[in-house]
Amino acid sequence: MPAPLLTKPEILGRLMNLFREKGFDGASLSDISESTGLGKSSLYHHFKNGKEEIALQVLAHLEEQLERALFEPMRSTEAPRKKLGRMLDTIDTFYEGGKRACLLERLCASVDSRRFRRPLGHAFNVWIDAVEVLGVESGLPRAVARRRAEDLVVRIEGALVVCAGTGNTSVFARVIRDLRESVLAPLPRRAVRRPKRRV
Amino acid sequence: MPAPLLTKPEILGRLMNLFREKGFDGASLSDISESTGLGKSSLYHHFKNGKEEIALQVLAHLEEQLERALFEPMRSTEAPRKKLGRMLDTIDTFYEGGKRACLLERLCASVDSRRFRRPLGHAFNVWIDAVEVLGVESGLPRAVARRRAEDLVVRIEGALVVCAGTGNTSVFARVIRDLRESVLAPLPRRAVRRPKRRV
DNA sequence: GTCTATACGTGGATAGAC
DNA sequence: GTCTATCCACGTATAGAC
Repeated sequence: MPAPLLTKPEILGRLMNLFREKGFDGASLSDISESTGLGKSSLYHHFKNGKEEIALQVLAHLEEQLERALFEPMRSTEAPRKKLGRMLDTIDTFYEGGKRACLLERLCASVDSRRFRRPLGHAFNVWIDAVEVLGVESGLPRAVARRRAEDLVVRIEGALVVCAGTGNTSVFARVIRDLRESVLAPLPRRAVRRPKRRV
Repeated sequence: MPAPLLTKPEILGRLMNLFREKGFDGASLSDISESTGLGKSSLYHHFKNGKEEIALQVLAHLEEQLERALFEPMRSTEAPRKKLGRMLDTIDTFYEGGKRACLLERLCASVDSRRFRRPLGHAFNVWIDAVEVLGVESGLPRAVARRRAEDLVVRIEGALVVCAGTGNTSVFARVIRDLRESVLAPLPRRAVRRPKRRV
């Protein structure tokens, strides 16, 4: 029983929740119709290219949300560690402590994720970039900051998968906790890594 | 054009590849029929409960494979670090350097993953357990070994997601490389961690 | 812009012959 | 045990009235 009239952002917000819950393949047009209160034909009025365009717009909507809620606060003048903590809080809330899925991951797992590869890649990269900036701000070499930023995203996505698979959200909680320390930790004293020979 | 007669393990192997590629929802009975060379009716002869039972048997098949290829070698008398390296080599090969997906993750992402939660949770846990044992063998406190074992699985799953999303497999390669060092690294000198107060 | 009605394919699953 | 033929529900998408 959806509200009679929803704004575009409201519609996209509901659809994001739907896709996070059911995935792209799992969310049928009937589901989409129900969760937005729009008839199927109306959907094709708003999204001329059907389901694929819906997903693309939801993805764009997510990026806007991320920009406002996650990245923009990172450009304040606060201490990097403080900003990292804020980001992790937001992430923890967004995923409800590991109970809810990631839209990006759900789209990656859709039947032909290649259709979404470009926007998906972009979304992952802006996220990684934002964390990398924090690392550089706090004095880490760019390469190290990059590595750790990738690691943050990798660990969060991985924790969500493991939590979904085991039903045990404590893994997610611990990952979030660890990241607060590890992402911006200063380099150990004499840890000038010798580059390993490749095989 | 599949071979005329396949053994059960061969069938399950092909189906595992299929599910890894297309996911549970994305693999139709027609796909399943084609990749095994069995007509739909024959499938129901082998798997009386249909698609769901197929997935369950494929999962069981995976666990057998893991036992032989991954866990059993861990029970040798070699040095733990050597065994860890062997496990990571096997994993790297299994995922083809990040290019191929994880069956567990694909099933987690299926429409109602709850049907598979029990076997999925089991599969994740036996994997984590095996790594934990290595940690304990190499002298780590059990809690630390457990944490790091979870971390290994989390990072691998996360790296696969990020690689699938970005198309950049270097993240997977780096994660594997890091894990060789980090999982069994000795605890730092005076790093007797004070337990953090919970909020 | 929204609806009702419908088209058309394909999904999973079965019947029953061989 | 495998096949051909078929069932029905539901998938996405469209037509056309209002």
